[in-house]
Amino acid sequence: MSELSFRHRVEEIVRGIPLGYVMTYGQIASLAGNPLASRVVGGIAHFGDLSIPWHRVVNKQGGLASGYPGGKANHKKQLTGEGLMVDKNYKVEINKYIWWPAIR
DNA sequence: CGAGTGACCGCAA
DNA sequence: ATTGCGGCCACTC
Repeated sequence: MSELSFRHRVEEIVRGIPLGYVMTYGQIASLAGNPLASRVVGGIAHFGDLSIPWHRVVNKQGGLASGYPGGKANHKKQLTGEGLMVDKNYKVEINKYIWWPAIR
């Protein structure tokens, strides 16, 4: 069975997030096979390729990441540019914009 | 090559 | 409501 690296699976999942939606680190980690590796997802995001829409990845609270290039301000700008509403506290209505990919 | 760190999450007090 | 601690994997120095 060809099992790709955790990092590769995470990248594929993030690439699959449609425009205007967001996913949580824990959710991605869970789909990748390790519900406790939510931290790893953040690490991958930090050193991951910029061709991946990491800005659509937020924490469970819907809060934006602090290590995003340009800071939260830039991160917020990216999300608002896709039609999402970001609070002044740099939070999105996670329960409203959360995206759940097809399970099989 | 070894050790430390990290864009998190959940639980306990 | 806040604070503290453990746990996973990958990457950097």
